[in-house]
Amino acid sequence: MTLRLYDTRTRTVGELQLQRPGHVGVYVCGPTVQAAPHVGHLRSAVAVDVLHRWLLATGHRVTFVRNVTDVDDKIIHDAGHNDEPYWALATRMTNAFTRAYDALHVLPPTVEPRVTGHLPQIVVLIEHLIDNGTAYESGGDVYLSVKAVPSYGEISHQDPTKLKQGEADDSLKRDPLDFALWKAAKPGEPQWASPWGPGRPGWHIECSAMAVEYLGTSFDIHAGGLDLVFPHHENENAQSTAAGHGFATTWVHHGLVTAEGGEKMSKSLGNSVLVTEALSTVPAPVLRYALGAAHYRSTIEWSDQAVADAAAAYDRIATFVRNATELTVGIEPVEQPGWEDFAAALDDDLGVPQALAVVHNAVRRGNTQLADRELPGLAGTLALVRRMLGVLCLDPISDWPSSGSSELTPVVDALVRLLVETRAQARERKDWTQADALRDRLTEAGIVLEDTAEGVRWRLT
RNA sequence: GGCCGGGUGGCCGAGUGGCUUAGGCAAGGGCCUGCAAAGCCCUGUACGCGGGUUCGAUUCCCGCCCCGGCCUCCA
Repeated sequence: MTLRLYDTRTRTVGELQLQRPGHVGVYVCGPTVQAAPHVGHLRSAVAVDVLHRWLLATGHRVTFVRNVTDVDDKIIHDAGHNDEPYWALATRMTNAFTRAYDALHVLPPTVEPRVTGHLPQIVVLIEHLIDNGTAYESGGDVYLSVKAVPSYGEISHQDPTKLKQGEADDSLKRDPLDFALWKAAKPGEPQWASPWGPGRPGWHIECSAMAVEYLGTSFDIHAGGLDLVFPHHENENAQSTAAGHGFATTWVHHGLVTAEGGEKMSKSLGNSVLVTEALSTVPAPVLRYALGAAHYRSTIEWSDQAVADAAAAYDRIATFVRNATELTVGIEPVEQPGWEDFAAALDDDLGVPQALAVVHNAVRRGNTQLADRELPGLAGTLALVRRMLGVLCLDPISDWPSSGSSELTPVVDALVRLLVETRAQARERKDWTQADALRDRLTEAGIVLEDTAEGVRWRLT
């Protein structure tokens, strides 16, 4: 079984075709580092992280490129507003994004190229496009001639003749559809030398240049948000095609996060939930679950209810893993079925919802084995569940080891144990009033007790 | 105006021309428990509306309504 993915260009799910067997080149459009990341940005990161991890889990070597757009109109504008150099704002926000990715344990990319570090590659690509007649210089700007690219529209399925011509009529363009590869410098703005005079790159050209730099002229997967399909990816594809590059074989786009009410979350709409805000109330693994449990192409509506649902589901899994781990130390596991179903679900266009259904079914089986003290089978189920969770980065032990009681200091642990022992003595003499009073006090303090055949287990709520 | 996605049981969320109509949460019943907690079992008979195709449609086709995305920066 091999991975099948939905390709935006063909609008079909098909087997992933690789340039080099066993090796996958992935380019993901990363953020424009203009403002602090919101949960929509993290959804993007989590969606492609699952792709990344599944490719690794199925034995591929992955070159994973996620760029940072660190110079553009908005960054320049906002930085100017704060009387701050654009590169200072870009660096601050790049760091904020990195912290957000790290908080959810998103695997780092193989390389994280920045626009400002790739001006030579960008200039060379533009020169090539001018030389072959598909781009032209005009008043210090350089534009791609969209008419020179017959396949224009193949990614977004837009008919160029029917596009609204939104951008203000730019007399420097030969055709309203043409878009800038290079923008002539304006006073006070960052600028780099070029054959066409000082200026800076247009938005789309950076990705074409950097993808080719690290992945070659033809590579396997180009990913990004649904909102990038047009014009960004259409234009990227057009430039690269014009340059004679094969560029991406498969175009993968993930869905967006909306605010409550269904409207897309974005900075410009002012309805963003920042990652730092979310993490102040939501445990990181729960956030990861909330953003990763839906299919990557579906819309996620962000709400307290969505978070609560994710917390309940994750806690159910985490509780099982914790309980099963306690009982199976040193037990030789008997392998349990389920991995094939899980793998089949992920191979089918990263069907995480179905994969999670397999996980939950395994958890239910494991809970039965746990109740029956069928320990070798339980150990096998635990191993299976943790293996599956590992792919999704949701294993409470190896991915999120700090959650649970282990983070408590030994002092607190000892105090709780003392109370638990006192209660146990009360229970032995059947002093239920005393025993329940102690349990109630602990519950009030945020500690839940569970009486099991093996003794008392406690955890934080 | 053009292109696209979606409307599934109380909520979230998969999926499918009939077959066993995922999974989670919530609800009701049962089991376990001194009582709880955790857990297990059972129950609910859903697919926006109107047509059509079909032996049979939630699933295919047509029309309509509603929600959302893109067409301008955006993950």
